Amino acid sequence: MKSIPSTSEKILDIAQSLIVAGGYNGFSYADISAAIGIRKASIHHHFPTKAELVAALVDRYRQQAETGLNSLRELVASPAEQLQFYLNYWDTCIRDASQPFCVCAMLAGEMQMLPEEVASRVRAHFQTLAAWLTSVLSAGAEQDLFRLNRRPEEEAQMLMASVHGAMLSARAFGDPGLFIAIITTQVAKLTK
Amino acid sequence: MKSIPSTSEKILDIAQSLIVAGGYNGFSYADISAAIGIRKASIHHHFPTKAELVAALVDRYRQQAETGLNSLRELVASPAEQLQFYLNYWDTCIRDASQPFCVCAMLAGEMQMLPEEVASRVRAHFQTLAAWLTSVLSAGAEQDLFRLNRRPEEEAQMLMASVHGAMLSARAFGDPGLFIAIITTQVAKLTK
DNA sequence: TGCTATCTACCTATCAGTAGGAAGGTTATG
DNA sequence: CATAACCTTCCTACTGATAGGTAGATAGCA
Repeated sequence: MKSIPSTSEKILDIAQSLIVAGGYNGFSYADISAAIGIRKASIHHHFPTKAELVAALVDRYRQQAETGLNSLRELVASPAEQLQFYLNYWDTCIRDASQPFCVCAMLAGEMQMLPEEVASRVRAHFQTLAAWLTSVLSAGAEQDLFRLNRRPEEEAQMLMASVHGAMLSARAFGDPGLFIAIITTQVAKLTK
Repeated sequence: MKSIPSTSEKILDIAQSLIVAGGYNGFSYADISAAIGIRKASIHHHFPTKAELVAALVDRYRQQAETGLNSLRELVASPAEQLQFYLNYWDTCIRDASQPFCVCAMLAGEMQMLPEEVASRVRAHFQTLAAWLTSVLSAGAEQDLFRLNRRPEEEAQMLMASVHGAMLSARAFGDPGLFIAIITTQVAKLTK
């Protein structure tokens, strides 16, 4: 079922884990080279510059995220469950350390010194995610599943901030369980 | 009143703004050198290694923060106002771009690749801040100013995550006003 | 034949860090 | 008080390592 990954995809996989660990300036072509056993120059064949590599990475990430969120809408009817699945996804990622941080949240912190082609894509991801959360929250409110104290857009912003902040806290304290602890508290206030 | 800053302090000032902009790997001795008009080697005189420089920076930051939070307790009696002053401080910093991000929150994101002497200090700051927020929240709850749905420690964790997450959002969207928008929504749920 | 992927070998710029010395101020000693 | 010794701060000049990136060749595949 799972096709063998191409070299380009392997490069992006490694780059993603390196960025999540140390940000844009926290990895080099040499790191990727060492990780997948290919020469530095060969990576430049696939991605001529570092900015292009990370831009491609964010594009892939955005597409995966969008696909995931949309399929969530089809697979799970209830907005409350959609939200829960989203949060469980991150909880699992953080717990098994497979992806303990959102790559776009990481890059957002470095926004001021990112190449423009990367920065614009990170901004776009935040827009997309905020829009998805907004639609889930307002659908849930209509079905009387959520109790919103503010406009859905505001609640969505707040929830998104909590999710990314909780990732930060979990990492700062070195405690994966802290993520869901924070988020559960947050969501409890939302749920009827 | 305000004494002229020593070279060491100027170095830390610049380093702090550079870290806030781009993280631990986002600045170099050459950057500091250019910014304050001193040779690279002279910076090594004050701070032999980069790790020591950043460790000293976090120490200074922690001390300033602790002093600020403690004096807040003396100057303002009400826990509700103490919390409001803390949040206003960050709102002002972000609005005038003087310090649009907490240096420890920035470093927390890079935790996995920080030198241990830096990482431990960042962890300590998070502990201190969480403890301060916990004490403010529980004092406020006793005085019937706050309505806490969870234990004070949990609410404090949640609030801290929201503050740092809101910083991230404000930066991602390039909208300084977003910080206080998110935080106000959050605090409204807390306040009676 | 041409295209794709990889290689070796190399480039220039920058990284953190060091060696050693010049200038000026402070302190200890006669 | 004079001066020698020392200390602090900054400098020029350098090091080895690594950064991102390039040139050009090779091998296999369509």
